[in-house]
Parts: sequence; structure tokens; C-alpha cells
Amino acid sequence: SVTWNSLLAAYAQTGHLHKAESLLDSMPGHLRDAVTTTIMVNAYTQAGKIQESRRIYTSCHNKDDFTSSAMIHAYAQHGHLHEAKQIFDTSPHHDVVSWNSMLGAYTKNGHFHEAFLLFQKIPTKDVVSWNLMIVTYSQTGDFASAIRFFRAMDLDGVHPDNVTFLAVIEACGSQADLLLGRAIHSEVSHPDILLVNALIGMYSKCSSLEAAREIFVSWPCKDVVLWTSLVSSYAENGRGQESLHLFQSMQLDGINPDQVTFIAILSKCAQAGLLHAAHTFFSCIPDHGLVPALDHYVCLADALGRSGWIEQASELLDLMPYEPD
RNA sequence: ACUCUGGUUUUGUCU
Repeated sequence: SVTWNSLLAAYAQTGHLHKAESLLDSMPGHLRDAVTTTIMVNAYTQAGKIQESRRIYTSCHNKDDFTSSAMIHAYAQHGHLHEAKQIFDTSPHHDVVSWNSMLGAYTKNGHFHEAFLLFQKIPTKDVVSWNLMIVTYSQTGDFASAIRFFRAMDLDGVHPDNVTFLAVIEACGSQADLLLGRAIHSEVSHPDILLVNALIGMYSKCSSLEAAREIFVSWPCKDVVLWTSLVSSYAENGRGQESLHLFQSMQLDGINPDQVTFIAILSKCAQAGLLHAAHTFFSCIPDHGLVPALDHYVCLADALGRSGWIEQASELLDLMPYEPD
């Protein structure tokens, strides 16, 4: 059973759903257990096939906490809150992942009050329970609550991880709270690249470009996302020339910009009133094998408009090969 | 002691 499931999981995790299905078909019935069901429910969820998840789940009698949580998650991903809750309510016992899955079902679908009520009922909250609340508050702009829950988590004796830190660091950036951002940064012990990226964004929003740059430099393996953050940080702080220069350095480092790189940079240029830099960045989009997208035109028009070139902005929107919306 | 057959939370994105 373990052997079959291992292979099944390997197929499922690498996105080979068809191979997983045929393996399941050739798998002796008496070897199919709750693990088998959970793997398949999850595989179908990842492929967006909720009906298949449901079919496997309901037709199978081997279920445990893991299977139920996987199915709650499956329903939640597709907005089927009622079905998710039904599974949650009908299971006799909940482990913390089961609670968290139901909590995530509420937060993902915007049912924040229900989420809050459920959160309070979780007997033993773990770091994921807290993260779900903190991330949700941070993403919905309630930064004060994010920080409040971050403190409460500590009082509850649960240690923050990088997911927690990322969410509260983002909250600090959004509030331009440099002191708190620094304080929380000092609590970080093992940052990963995601957190490093958030720290760069936070320091940039707090106008501490030098701190942002230091963090960037100290991270050994920069990817396109990290470079994009740094270049747009300079643009965000009105440093057009340096952002153009860094953009060159990025390519010397072997990193190719993509569509998002240009959207991120151009939008910061527009906000900071860097018309010249915006124009230069826009002009070199084709040099990288990319076609300027609607978003790029909108950003450039925005930059023109904010610099007082209203007519040129609307002219650009008229001439671009897209329909404005 | 930790050690992976399965479930829950987090990266760059303008208007």
C-alpha cells in the first residue's frame, strides 16, 4: 500500500494526473486506503477538477482527518462554502489542520466575521491558524489588526515563522512604520527569499533605500522577482537614473525582465513622476522579446498625465493596439 | 533525536 501510494503521490505532485489515474485503476482495491483517497482528492483539486474530487471522496469509504481536510480545502477553493462546512460539521473530531482548512475556507471567500468566530473556537491554535488571520488582515488593509494578532500570537505561546513575518512586514510597509518594521526585522532569524523580498518592499516604502539595498546585496541568489523589487524600489523613491542603471546590472547578472517586471517598474515611475525613466523603460520592452501590453501603455499614459501631458496621454491611449477600459 | 505515502497559511502587478 505504501509503495503504491508513494508512486501515486509522486505522479500527483508533478502534475501527471493521467498517470496517477491509470495507476489508480491498476491498483488492487484492497490496497486503496485513506491515503490513496487524500492523494487523489488533492490531485484533482490542483487540476481544478472539483467534481472529480467530490466523486472520489463520496465514493470512497476510507476517510480520515486528512481526507476530510483535503475535501474542505477542495470545496473552499471553488467557493463551495456550504459543502465545506457540511464536511466540517459532520466530522466527529477536528485536528488543528481541519480547523485551519475551514478557517481558510472562510478567509479565502471573504467571510471574515465567520472566520473570526471560528478562529476563536479553535482549542489549540498553531502557527498556521494565526497566519491565516494575520495574512487576511494584512491583505485586506487592516494593518493594525494584523499587528495586534501578531502580538496576541506571542502571548499565546506560538512562534512566528517566515509566513507570519512576511505578512506583518508588509503591514509595516503599507503603514510606512519604519520603527516597527525594523523591530520586527530584528526578530527574523532565518529569512527565505520571499521574506527578503518583502523586507526590500517594506524598507522602500519607508524611504529607506539604503536598507533595502543592503538586504538585496546580502542575499546570495537573486531571481527576477528580487531584482524587480529592487529596481522598482529605486523608481518608487524617485531615483530614475539609478533604477535604469540597476536594470542594466540585472541583465549583466543574467536575469531577463518579464512582463511583470515592466509593470512594476513603470507603475512606480508613474507614481513618482519619473516620466523620462518611464519612457526609457517602456521603449526597451521590445528589446527583451516582449510585446508592450495594455498594462504597460496604461502606466506610461499615467506617467504622462501626472506630468501634465494630458493630451499626449490620451493620444497614446488612442494609438495603442488595445481597447482602453 | 530529527528523517519525506497524503491534508491547511506567505513572494515582484499600474489605473
